[in-house]
Amino acid sequence: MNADQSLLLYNSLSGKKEPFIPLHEGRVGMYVCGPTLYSEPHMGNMRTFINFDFIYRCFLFLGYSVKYVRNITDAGHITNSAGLEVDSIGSAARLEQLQSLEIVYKYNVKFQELQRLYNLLPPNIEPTATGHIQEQIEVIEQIFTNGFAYEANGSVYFDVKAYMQRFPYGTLSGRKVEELEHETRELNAQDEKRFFADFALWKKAQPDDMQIWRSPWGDGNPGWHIECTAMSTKYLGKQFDIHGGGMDLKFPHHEDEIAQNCGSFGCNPARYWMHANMLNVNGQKMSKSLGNFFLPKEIVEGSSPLFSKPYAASVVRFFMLQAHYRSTLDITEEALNASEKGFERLVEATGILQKIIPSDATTWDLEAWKNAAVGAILDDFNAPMLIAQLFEAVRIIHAMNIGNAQMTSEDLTDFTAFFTQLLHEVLGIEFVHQAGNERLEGVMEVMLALRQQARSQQDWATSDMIRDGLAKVGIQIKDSKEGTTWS
RNA sequence: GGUCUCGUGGCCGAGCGGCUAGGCACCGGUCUGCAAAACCGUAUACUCCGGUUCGAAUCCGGACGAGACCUCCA
Repeated sequence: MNADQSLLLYNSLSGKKEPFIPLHEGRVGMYVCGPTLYSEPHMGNMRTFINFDFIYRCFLFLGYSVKYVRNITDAGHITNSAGLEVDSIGSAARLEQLQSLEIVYKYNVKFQELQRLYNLLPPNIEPTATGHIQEQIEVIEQIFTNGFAYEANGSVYFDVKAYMQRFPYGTLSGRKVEELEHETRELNAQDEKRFFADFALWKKAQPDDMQIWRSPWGDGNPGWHIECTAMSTKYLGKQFDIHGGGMDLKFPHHEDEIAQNCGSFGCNPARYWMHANMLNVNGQKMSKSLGNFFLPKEIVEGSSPLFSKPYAASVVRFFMLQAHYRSTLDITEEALNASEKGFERLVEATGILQKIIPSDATTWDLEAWKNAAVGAILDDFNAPMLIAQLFEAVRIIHAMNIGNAQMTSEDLTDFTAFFTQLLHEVLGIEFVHQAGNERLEGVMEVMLALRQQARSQQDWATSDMIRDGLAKVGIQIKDSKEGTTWS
């Protein structure tokens, strides 16, 4: 890798690509907002996790020692559309007739399955909100001590007005409090907040809450944003390198996290904030409330009404990485099919690569290609550009295969290792080999033998009947010089 | 309504001052009994109108269109 190439990443705080300078040389501390376990994550959620998984893999590839923390929200005080605090996990539990612990456990298991399905590397730590109630209480106490919180009727709120005397509020999302006030609905009469922009740090227990914890302010639940502050501090420190999450968390979640961190420890928790863009369906953000979502499992099983057939998880992952993490991505069957075809070419080329015979000279600029690939990674984790380089490699593999290009044994080994590393380790693309069905294999062997016999006798009627008949049930015959295969 | 982002060829999607992104589809070729598959190759583009510049998809201004956030959301 070139020493003069440095990693650039887009920092949401500045709105610019900046050189990445870690707090501690060679190390990266990264915190990413994970799932809320009140339902199964949908494909849009998965896109964000896939993108940050790719970023994590890039850091590892570049030789950084990474501490990757992704939280699991299993305690649920968030605000619903009516502006009232609602225990969303409790609501889901009632809906499914399960206790909250059961529901959290159930979706946690599902989420772990999805991680394996989509080949997400496990983070170093996956802390849960319920496992860190004490830490959250301690952060709230610190905010209290610093004068940025107040208690009202058993709940605790962050005092944005007091905070704004010492720190700017709204720097990440570019919002001005005066403007926000204009746009926000009136404080309603029962509201305990002193100021519209104040947000809950601790919420007094409601009669129907299923999860309740003790605190100095009475029984209740932690506020939505406080778990990230408490857990990121515990595992990465008061300030660390990167904080990531979906674009839609920018405001208010991440903005309030910054306020909490400044309010308790006097600094922004992260030096670089990274936001992954949304997955769109028909040009619109995939979301629960719009109902235009499907589950990561449905697309693999082919049970989503949006698609006429199943797609392998590795194909879906590949499709997602063909778009940059900061762009919205529209998922359609046509686009997915295009990716699937390209994916198959990549798989084929990998197979051919194993059979290439080295020459005594190399007719290709291997170093330039490697630099271009690394350059794509260094330029704000540009996965689509990296994939384009992979296809450039595919072109060379075929050229070598038909004798139009050569590589020495040494270069071929180097090339193969690098190509494989980019594909499997960096992009995280695995080729799933369909579990063979022995009986079908046997039948196909007979069919192909029959067809071959007919062909050798120039009995085209019979050979075409076999070929076309199989095509009707979705089996494609592929003739080549090496013989006939099917899929 | 406010803030912000974006409009690239048939589709998806990079690039973001001069150099073919890439994938899929299309078309031509090689191969084939004919096909398919595979491989090789050609073509097609930057929403519109102004401006800056020797030069703009790329910078600036405006129009139109789309989306996100402002309320739970990855």
